[in-house]
Amino acid sequence: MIDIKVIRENPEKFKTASAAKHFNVDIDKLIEVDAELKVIKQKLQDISTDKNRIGKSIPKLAPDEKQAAMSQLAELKENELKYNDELKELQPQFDELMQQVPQPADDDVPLGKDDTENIEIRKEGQIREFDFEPKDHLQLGIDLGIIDIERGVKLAGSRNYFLKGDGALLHWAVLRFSIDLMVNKGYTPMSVPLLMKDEAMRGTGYYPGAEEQTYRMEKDQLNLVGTAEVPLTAYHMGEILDEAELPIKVVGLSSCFRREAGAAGKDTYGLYRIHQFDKVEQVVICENSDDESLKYHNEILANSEAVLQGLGLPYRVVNVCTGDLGRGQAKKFDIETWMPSRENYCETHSASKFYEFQARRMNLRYKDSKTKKNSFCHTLNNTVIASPRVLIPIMELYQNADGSITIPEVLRPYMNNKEVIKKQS
RNA sequence: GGAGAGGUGGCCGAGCGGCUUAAGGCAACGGUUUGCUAAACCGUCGUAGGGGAUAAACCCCUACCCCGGGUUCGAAUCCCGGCCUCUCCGCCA
Repeated sequence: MIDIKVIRENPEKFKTASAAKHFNVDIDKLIEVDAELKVIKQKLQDISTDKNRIGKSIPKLAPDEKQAAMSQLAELKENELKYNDELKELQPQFDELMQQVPQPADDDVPLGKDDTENIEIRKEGQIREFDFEPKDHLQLGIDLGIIDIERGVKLAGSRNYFLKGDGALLHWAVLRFSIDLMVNKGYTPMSVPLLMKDEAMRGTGYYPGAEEQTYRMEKDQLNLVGTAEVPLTAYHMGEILDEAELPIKVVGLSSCFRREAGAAGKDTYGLYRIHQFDKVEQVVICENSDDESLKYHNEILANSEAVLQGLGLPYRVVNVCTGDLGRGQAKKFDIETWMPSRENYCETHSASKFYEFQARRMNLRYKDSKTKKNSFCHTLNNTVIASPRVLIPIMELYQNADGSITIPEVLRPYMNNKEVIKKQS
């Protein structure tokens, strides 16, 4: 959410910013409603002042004076009722419009309409040349008996899967390796709840907007998370933190659930786009400073690169363009990892910077020692690893001519020091 | 799931229709005293919105005693609904 005062000062900025991000918000209407609301609230406040004054004097009044006071009060109440009705109509309008106003993108974010116009910043690692006909991850997985999509679909519907034997172990190894790496960098590991209240969904900016992408437990009014970003970022929702606690750096592992509504027929092959996966996520909550945000944005990007470098995977970093940014994101780096079967770099990580957008929505503040005031925190997050999507490049790039897969060295300690995944007898 | 108790400021805790501008204590901060520390004493000590003054400090108004409704001239206090916590019992990975 954006500070209404900032919008009042420069509505034009928010019009162009919204247009650039392809969010359709009626800023003019917002300004108009805001102005009306301000008048109504002022009137209501004046009425309260009068009511309080008269109410307090009543016990001290003579009976005849009391009569006059009462009739005066009745009149005030009538007015109050009228303005209250107007307030009840306008306030929800205002709230809804405010929820919609996007965070303007940073100046160094490229203008663009969608992910095709993201700008590559740099490439890292060598793309492997095969001297044999490589298999794709699914073929490898089926032949090795470590991926079973058929039965996943049989039991859970499309975009579901089982990982078996070394496939399951590889999946967990990747997650554990990533967690350990982050813990070594000083991030606090967190195990998190996966069912979130609407409040947390709104606070992180997923609602309104992502309802269609979310599995919902209607009976309990809870939502299955699509990412641990929600519980990790909203952890201190509504709190006032000590400045000394900042920055808060956490890493959490969660299963992630996504309906993938509107993606019918897209990426249906293999383990790329699935309804349920596991992800290690990093979140930073820091003080209200653009410099700090910038610093940690770079830090969380570097953390994820360290994971990919540890795994020996080639990737590139992309500056996500305005049209592909989420509502709350001021800037976003995607990391795309090379996937041989897709003959392309494909998104595996997403590092987002929000400034105070999320913190304002969830009322997450800290006591600022300089201003002595409560300030909204800044929040950032990035994928550390998402599996099984990352198993695609791992399996495909580490495959051998005989159909076996060499296990990346850093994962071996998590797999009983096994070096190669061979067909299981 | 059944029965009961309760949610008050950073924390503890009183208040149970107007004397509350939420007592008192603890913690914190500033000061006085002091060889240092400690103690004592004095003062400050919530959040948000609006208005005023200003270089700043500040002043005035409104709302907030878990949340939302209601009763009343007037609600922390009474009534209804919700959420949460605790205790006991039952069940259970």
